[in-house]
Amino acid sequence: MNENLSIGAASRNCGVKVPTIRYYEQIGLLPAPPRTEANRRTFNARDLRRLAFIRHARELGFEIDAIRTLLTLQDDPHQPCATADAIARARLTEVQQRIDGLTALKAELEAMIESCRHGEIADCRVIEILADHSRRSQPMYANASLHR
Amino acid sequence: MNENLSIGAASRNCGVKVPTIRYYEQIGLLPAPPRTEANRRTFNARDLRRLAFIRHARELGFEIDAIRTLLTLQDDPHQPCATADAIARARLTEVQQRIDGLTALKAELEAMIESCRHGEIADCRVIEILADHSRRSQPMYANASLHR
DNA sequence: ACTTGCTCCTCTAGTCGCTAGAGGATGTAG
DNA sequence: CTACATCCTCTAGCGACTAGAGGAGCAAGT
Repeated sequence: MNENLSIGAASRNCGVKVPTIRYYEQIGLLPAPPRTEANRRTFNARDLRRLAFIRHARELGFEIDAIRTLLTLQDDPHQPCATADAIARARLTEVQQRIDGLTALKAELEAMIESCRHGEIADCRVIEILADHSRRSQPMYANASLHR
Repeated sequence: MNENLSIGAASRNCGVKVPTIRYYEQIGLLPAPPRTEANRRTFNARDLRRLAFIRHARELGFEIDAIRTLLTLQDDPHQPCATADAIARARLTEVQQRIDGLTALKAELEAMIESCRHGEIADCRVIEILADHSRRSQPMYANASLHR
C-alpha cells in the first residue's frame, strides 16, 4: 500500500532524516533501494520497517555495530537468540551505569546551583566547586560511562 | 613546590591524559606553557589547577565552550555570577532529560530481556520489540537529549 | 661509554554518527 | 511557464578526543 515512497516521504514516515537515510545506505545498514528512471530512490514497506527498527534501536542507545548484528540476526531467524539477548543485556548494564553517573552529577549540579549566592564571581559557588576538586587525582566517575 | 612539571607528571597529577592536555593547549583552553631548552612543556601549579578545573567540568558534562566561558569568568572575578549560574542550570536541565530518557529506555530493555524465550530468533522479543515500534512516527525521546 | 626503554616532540589522520553546504537535475502546483 | 520544493552526488565539518608515524632526549643500569 505505502510502497515506492520517495526518500522524503520515507523520512516523514519513519522519523529518520533524509541525509541520515542516505548515510545508512552508504554504510550498508540499509540495502541500496531501487531507483526510478530519474535516479531517485524508492523505498518499500520493508525498507521502512528496517529504518524504524534502526531508529528505535538508536533511540535506545544501541551503537550502529550492535544494530548491524541485530539486523543480521533478524534476516536469519533460525538461530538461537542468545546473541540478541546478550546485546540487550550489555546495553542494560551500560544504561544503568549511565543513570547512576547522571544521578550523581545531578546532585552535584543541584548543590552548585543551590549554593550560588548570585553575587560576584569571586563568591560564586559554581566556579568554586568546580575549582575545589583540583586536589582529587582519581576520577569520581569513569569518563567512558558519562560521555558519548 | 610542585612547579615546572613535565607533561607526563602534570597528566598524572590532574588526571588528564597527555594528548588531551596538548589538545587543550591547541584549542586555546589552556595557555601555552613555557618550554625547557629541549622544547619540553613545563607546567606550574596554576596550570594544574586550571586542568583540574577543566577535567571536573568535563566530568560534569560541560561542553568545552561552556568551560571556556567559565574560565573567562574565573579570570575576571568582579562580574555577577549569573552567567555561571545559567550554564549550570542549563546543564541540570539536560541531565534531568537524559535521566528520564534513560529510565524509560531501561524499562524497555528489561521488558525485552524478560520476555525473551531463549529460543530461536523467530520468537525473540528483543528484535520483535525493536521492530514493533515501526508504526510510531513521532520520536518518544528527543534524539539530542539521548545521544552525545 | 653504551644500551635499553621510557618520555617527549610534531604532525597527520582516524573515530562516531551524523550534518551542512555546493552545485546541479527533476518533479509538482498555481 | 515559472516558482519552488525535492532529489541527486560529493566533499567537508562537527565535538572531543585518540592513535600512530617518525624522530629527539633523558635517566638508569651494566
